[in-house]
Amino acid sequence: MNAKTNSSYHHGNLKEELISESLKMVESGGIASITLRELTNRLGTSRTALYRHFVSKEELLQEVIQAGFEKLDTYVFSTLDSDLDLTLKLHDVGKAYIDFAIKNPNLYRMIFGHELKEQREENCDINEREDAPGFHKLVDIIIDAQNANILKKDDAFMQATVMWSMLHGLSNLLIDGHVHIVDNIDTLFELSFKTLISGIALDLSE
Amino acid sequence: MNAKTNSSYHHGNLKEELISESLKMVESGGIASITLRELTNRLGTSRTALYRHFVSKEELLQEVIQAGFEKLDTYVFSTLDSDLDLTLKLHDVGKAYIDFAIKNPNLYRMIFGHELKEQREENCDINEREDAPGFHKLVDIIIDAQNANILKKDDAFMQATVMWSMLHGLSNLLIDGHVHIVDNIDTLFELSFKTLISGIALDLSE
DNA sequence: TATTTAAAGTTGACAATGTTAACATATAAT
DNA sequence: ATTATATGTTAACATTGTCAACTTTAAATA
Repeated sequence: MNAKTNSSYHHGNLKEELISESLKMVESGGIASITLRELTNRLGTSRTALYRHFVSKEELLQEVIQAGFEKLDTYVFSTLDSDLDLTLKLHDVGKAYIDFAIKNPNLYRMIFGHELKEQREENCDINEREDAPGFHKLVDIIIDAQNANILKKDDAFMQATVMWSMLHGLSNLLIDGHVHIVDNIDTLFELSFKTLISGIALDLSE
Repeated sequence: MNAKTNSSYHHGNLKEELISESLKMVESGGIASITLRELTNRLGTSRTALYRHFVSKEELLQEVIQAGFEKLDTYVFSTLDSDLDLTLKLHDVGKAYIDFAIKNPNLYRMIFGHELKEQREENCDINEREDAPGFHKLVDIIIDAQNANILKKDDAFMQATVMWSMLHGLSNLLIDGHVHIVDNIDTLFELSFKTLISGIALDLSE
């Protein structure tokens, strides 16, 4: 606010405000609601002001997506109780992940969306989420659980991917309305997690 | 072809050709590549000809999505060997599902996409995929497996949803490039399926 | 069969969107 | 103090989906 009133021409920190305002717009109206006119109107600049900070709308959205991933990672891991049993840790990570998706469906859809195909072709390395800090935290928990003889000593990387698949799939099905057990989301998650840990097969102590 | 050459003005079966041509366009270039100009150019009509068959582009895409779902269901279940062991049946269903997503990433993204928000608000019943025939076939296999003492006698509907979550999540992660174990897709699926069936926990015969 | 009616297709225009080029202004550097 | 650079503005453009008015063919009715 002060930056705006001080100098009416130069905005001050337009780049960051473009990102944060875009974040607000996605969360409330979805990615399609981010139009350059509306976005710059909200910040009191002209429609093309953002081209001094981003090469295109695409690049802006890219940074919004990165900010969104950071919000997800923070939400999932920052509130994690470090004294917990390792199985409970995995449980709470999963629960927080689903919670985030349900609370921020539009943002979740955007960060995992595919509208960034072109840029993905170029920066082919940076886009694999496996390199994300959040994913590695999950892998670490799984390794700990393996060492504590809680989980099978398989490839921890793959086990983490399996868990992530489950969380990602459940999140998408829920926020896109393909599953209408809305009042039973908790039950559905608990069964999913239980399945992840112990499977759905009869326990024949093989 | 004959319909076109016979009467140059009236197209004949424009509606169905619009849908099938749109299907081709999604598969090759993604949903964003379906532009009314390009679509109608391919069929040799004017840009607005489709408004005699669909109320909007949105409605056309809706029907394309429905056709896409039918393709998915057919692919997953039509080649299923009915003599198979029930666990193998589940395995093959899952494998076919992933295969379809990998072979038709753009189509898969479209049918599970969210660009149909407005219409979904109205036809709130029809859009839950749980009502789809494919999902019910999966539930039936699971019920059979329960009766054969292969699976735990939990809620079959939920078990099917858990399996679907895993498949959907894995499909999305793979086709969106979040997992770069491209040469190990089979291994990843096998571990996922094994996890679904027997979990990742140590077998302590609890 | 002749005439009317409805269905299907076309044309031209419109508003909204992202983008660019040319210009304007403020800040930083010399 | 002057120059150079960063930042912001304005006007225009092509592309998109959509609509209104018109044309042409097929169907219905007399």
